Amino acid sequence: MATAATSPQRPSGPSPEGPLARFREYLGRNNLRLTPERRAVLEVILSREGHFDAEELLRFLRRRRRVSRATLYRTLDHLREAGLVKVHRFGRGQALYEHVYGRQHHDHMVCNRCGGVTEFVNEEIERLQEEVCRRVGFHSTSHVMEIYGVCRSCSEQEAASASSDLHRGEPRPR
Amino acid sequence: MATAATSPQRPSGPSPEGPLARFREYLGRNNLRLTPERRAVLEVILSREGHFDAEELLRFLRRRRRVSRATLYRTLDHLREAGLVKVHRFGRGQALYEHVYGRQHHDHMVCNRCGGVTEFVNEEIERLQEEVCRRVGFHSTSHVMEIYGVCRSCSEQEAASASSDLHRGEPRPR
DNA sequence: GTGGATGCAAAGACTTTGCAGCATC
DNA sequence: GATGCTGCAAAGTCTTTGCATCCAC
Repeated sequence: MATAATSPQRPSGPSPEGPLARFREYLGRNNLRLTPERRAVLEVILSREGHFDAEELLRFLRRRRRVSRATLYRTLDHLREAGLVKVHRFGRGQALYEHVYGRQHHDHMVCNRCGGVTEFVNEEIERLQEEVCRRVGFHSTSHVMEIYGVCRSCSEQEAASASSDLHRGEPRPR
Repeated sequence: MATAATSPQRPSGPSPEGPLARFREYLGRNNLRLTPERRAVLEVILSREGHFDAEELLRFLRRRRRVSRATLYRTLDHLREAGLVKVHRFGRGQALYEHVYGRQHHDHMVCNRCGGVTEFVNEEIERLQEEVCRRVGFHSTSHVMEIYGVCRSCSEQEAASASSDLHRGEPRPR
C-alpha cells in the first residue's frame, strides 16, 4: 500500500518519503499546523480502500478519535490540495473520496444499476489526453474519466429476468 | 444546429426527425404528456450553446413563459433520460447542463482559474474507451471525461504577473 | 504567547417532494 | 374524464461558516 510511488501529477515541491511527510510539507508551505485531528483523518483515509463518502469516513474516524464534521470537510480540502486525496461526484448525490498516495492514476466505470465502481487503467488514453492538452496549450493538473453504464453482472441479471418476463408486456422494469 | 445527427449513444427506439419528436417519443413511451412548460424548457435549452445551470435556464425561460423551479428540474431529468441533455458536475458547485441533440460527443477541459470550459473531440480516445468496456463486459451508455488545469490564456497571464512579482517573495498568489 | 484550529450550531446552496388544483390525451 | 402535471412552499441533503475556546509551533 504505502509504496513510494512517483506519481506524475504530484502537485509541487520536493519528493517526501510518505503521505504524512507530504502532508507536513504542504502544511508547512502554507503556514498550517499538524493537529491530532488532521493526523487522524489522514490515517483513516489511508487505511481505506476504494471510494468513501464523508459520512462513512466520520464513522471510522470516531473509532479512534472524535472529529467534527466541519473539521473533516476542512481537512479533506487540505488533503485534496496536497494531492493526497481525490474527490469524485459520480452522478448526483454526495462527494466520494479516495486516497491517491502511492496509487497509480486510474479511471472509473460506474454501474447505473448497482452503483458499483470499477477502476481501470489505460496508458494509451492517458497519453492521448496529454497530447490533446499540449495541442491547445492547456496545462493539465488532473483529470477524471467516468464511463457510465451497466456492469457485467447487472446486465447478466437483467437478461435473466427479462427472459423470465417474456410472457408479460413490460419493456423495461425501471 | 438542428442537424439530423446519428449519435452512437442514442438511448433507444427508432430515430425521430428532431429533438421535439425525440422528446415526444420518449414521453409517449413512458406515458407522459407534452405540456407547454416542457415544450418551453426544451426550446430554451436548444437555443442555448455551451453549459448553463438551472438558474440561468430559469431566467431565459421566464422571458417566454413562467415555469417553476420544480418543473424545470423535473423536466431536465426527463430530457436527460430522453438523451437530449447531459448533466455535468464540474468540481464542486451546482450541476451544469448542455444539450446534446445533433451535437457530436465531446469531452471537456475545465480551467481552475477562470472556470472556462473548452470542448474537444478525440476519436481515438473514444475508441479506446469502448475497447476497455468490451474487455470487461461493461455495457457503456455514456461517459464523461474532464481535464482540469490552467488554460492557455490564464497561464500566460500568470506567467506575466509572476515575472513582475520577481522582486517580491510570493511563490503563489492563491 | 499567538495565530491558526476545533466544535458547535446555524446558515447556505442546490435540489426534491407533498399536495391541491389544473389540463393533456 | 382520468391520469398525469403544475406551482408553491416546505423539507432534504450535503457542505460551509461564524464564533468562542483551545492548542501546536
